[in-house]
Amino acid sequence: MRISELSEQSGVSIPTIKFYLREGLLAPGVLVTKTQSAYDETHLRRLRLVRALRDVAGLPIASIADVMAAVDSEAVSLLDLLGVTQVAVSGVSGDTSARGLRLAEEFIAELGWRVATESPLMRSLGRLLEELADRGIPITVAALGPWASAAHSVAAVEVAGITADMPRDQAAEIVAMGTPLFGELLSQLRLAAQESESRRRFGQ
Amino acid sequence: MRISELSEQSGVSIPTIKFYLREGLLAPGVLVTKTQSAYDETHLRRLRLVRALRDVAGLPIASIADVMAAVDSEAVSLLDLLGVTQVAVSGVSGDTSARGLRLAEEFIAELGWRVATESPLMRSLGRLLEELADRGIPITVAALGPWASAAHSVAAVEVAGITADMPRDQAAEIVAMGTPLFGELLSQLRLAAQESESRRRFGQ
DNA sequence: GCCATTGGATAGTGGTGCTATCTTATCAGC
DNA sequence: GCTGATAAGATAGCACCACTATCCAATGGC
Repeated sequence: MRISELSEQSGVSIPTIKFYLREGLLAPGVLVTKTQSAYDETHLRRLRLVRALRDVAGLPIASIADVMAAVDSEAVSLLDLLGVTQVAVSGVSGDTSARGLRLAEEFIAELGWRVATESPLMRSLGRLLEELADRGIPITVAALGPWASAAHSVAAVEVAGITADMPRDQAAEIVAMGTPLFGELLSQLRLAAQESESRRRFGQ
Repeated sequence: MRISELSEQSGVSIPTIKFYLREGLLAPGVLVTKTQSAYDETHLRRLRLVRALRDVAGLPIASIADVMAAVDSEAVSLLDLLGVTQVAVSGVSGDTSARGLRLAEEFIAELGWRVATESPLMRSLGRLLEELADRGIPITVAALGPWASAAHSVAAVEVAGITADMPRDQAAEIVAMGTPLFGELLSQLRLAAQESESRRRFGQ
């Protein structure tokens, strides 16, 4: 299919597709002649994935590019892909204080979870815990028990959805798409439950 | 205290404080003379809240302004404040198709939750469910059981933290701060649990 | 033969979150 | 009282991001 058709099918304008090609979010089509490339279903799928990550999860283009590169590289294990995706989602940047990092470690240890100390996740979790502590919000494992077990049961379901015998590219796409999109879903459900509970308590 | 002191204590630069004053995120100090205003602890607290909402939750300035206006207005009930805050967090915009809205309604009804049909939340949930459906992800209440019950238990804990007998401004600040910040926390915990589970399954 | 379309390159745009500068007024120390 | 630092208030500018527009040479398809 030509670029105009790809644009129609995906609902993404031609200039935007060209932009995504430049940014490496989308692989170039097969150059048939000097002025025409052929695109296929994979391009269409990729384009839809990119739009979902942008519109729904709100990821910046650069982060999407990182994730897409990891999805496309056979050399990247699923575990590493998950790491790349998590960095994109949590938007970790800057540095975390030693105090925050220690807080995060204690936390994860007390929960009995296995997360690498050097994982970027520990840094963003540390930063968050510290910020909450600074704002005078009591953060203890005991208080967060419901959060933690909720997060864990959700994660277990998600991970169970990926089996070792499925093709890598399929599993990769599920990880890249599921991590941000299910994150949004969980967050939305929490807000809905919040409103429902509030209405039950304070509502008219 | 003078603006320079407020800047030092909060770690926010003077030009940025002036910018926040212009945007209505921060109430003006008491004008002592034509070229000097007095700021107090409430300004410092507010400034820290604004920074937390921006740096940790990533809310845009305009959304923070909406939430702050609701916090400051005695005429806004806690339930309405929660609504305003949820709109800010979920970043609802644009329109949801009738199909998405119907999906969301069926969902909430099947869960036995009480959420107003016209709530902006239903629109953003609808948009999300539709996007996931379009991407070929099977979304049924049965499949989302763990998500929903996790979200519900978390929300119940949160709502329980607000009692009707606490001063309104205190409760308001907890709602405005807790909704986005605990959202981040839950999302981080999910990622950590995800990594922990993956490591258990696929890890070395 | 002719004109819409394409790939490829470069430049411009609109929104957001600050940041810099300028003016006028006042304060604090000498 | 004089002087240099500081303040309020207003306006302009800047950096980044995600596109969007324009241009060009080279086809493609009637």
